[in-house]
Amino acid sequence: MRKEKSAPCGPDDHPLRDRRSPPVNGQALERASRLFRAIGDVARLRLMALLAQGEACVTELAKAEGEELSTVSQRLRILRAENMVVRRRKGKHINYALADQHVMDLVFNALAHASEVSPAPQTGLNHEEDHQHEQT
Amino acid sequence: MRKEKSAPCGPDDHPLRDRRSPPVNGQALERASRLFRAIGDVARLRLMALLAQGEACVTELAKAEGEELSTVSQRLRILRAENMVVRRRKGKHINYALADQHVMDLVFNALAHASEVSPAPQTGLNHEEDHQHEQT
DNA sequence: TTAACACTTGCATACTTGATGAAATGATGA
DNA sequence: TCATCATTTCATCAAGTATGCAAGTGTTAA
Repeated sequence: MRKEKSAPCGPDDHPLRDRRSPPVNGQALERASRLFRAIGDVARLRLMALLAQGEACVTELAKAEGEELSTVSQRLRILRAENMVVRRRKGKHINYALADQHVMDLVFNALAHASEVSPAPQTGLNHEEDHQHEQT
Repeated sequence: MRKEKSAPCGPDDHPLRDRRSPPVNGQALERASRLFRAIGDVARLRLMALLAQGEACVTELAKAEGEELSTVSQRLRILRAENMVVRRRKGKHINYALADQHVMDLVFNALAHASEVSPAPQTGLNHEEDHQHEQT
């Protein structure tokens, strides 16, 4: 890494604005990315969506998903590692639920957003430099 | 996959609530997870955070990150594939910027959230009340 | 047109993740 | 206590992802 290639781009060459801001709290970035990665898997996100409808035990979730128990357990473990879900024993069962309202909002928001956003997954990425000139 | 292991858990055994809700629009889930995965990488999220401070060209970003141009380019490509950033040619340069306010909010929210959330995995999750008796 | 610059893409390599079955652990009830 | 059920952990393999280098594309300026 690192590459001092004495870039010929002069200091006035491009719209350099304030690139002096610090690394935006690397710690927070790290955590945020971990969190996103946790729900960056459709199976895990679906699990979250399921839990958003109410808590449930692993067996239920596995059945609902049509997956192996261990598979679901692993997914829950990952979500739990990021504090996305909490578990609580209920007799023989262990019920899982979204950690808090904050997380719940995140899930709903994500789904809402995903439903809205222009449906161009890998198709039309052609809308390059067309719109927006309202750069503040 | 699939495992009909005739689970001995009777229908009254656990707090089965309304597990009849549909897969919550699988399409949206799919898209949302892709989106999250895109920013579920600290390097890419940092790039987003950088862009949140103002648009910049690849060279600038690469320099700011101390990374290879191609590496940054690839990351941007991934972000662009999910419509997280947009690019627009500016003479010799190609400036990148966050796609829209929506995305910007997402980034700030994530950072805010990540900064707040207690680092302790099972610390303040004591809200283990028993708010579950709403079987429809 | 050509030279130089800015960026992108293809490829090989190295690393990370995810699913799965089997074995281990924890709880409950007989 | 033991048997049984619910869930987790472990080892492993397959599949996916990231990165750097080098070659390729597109722009500007002379």
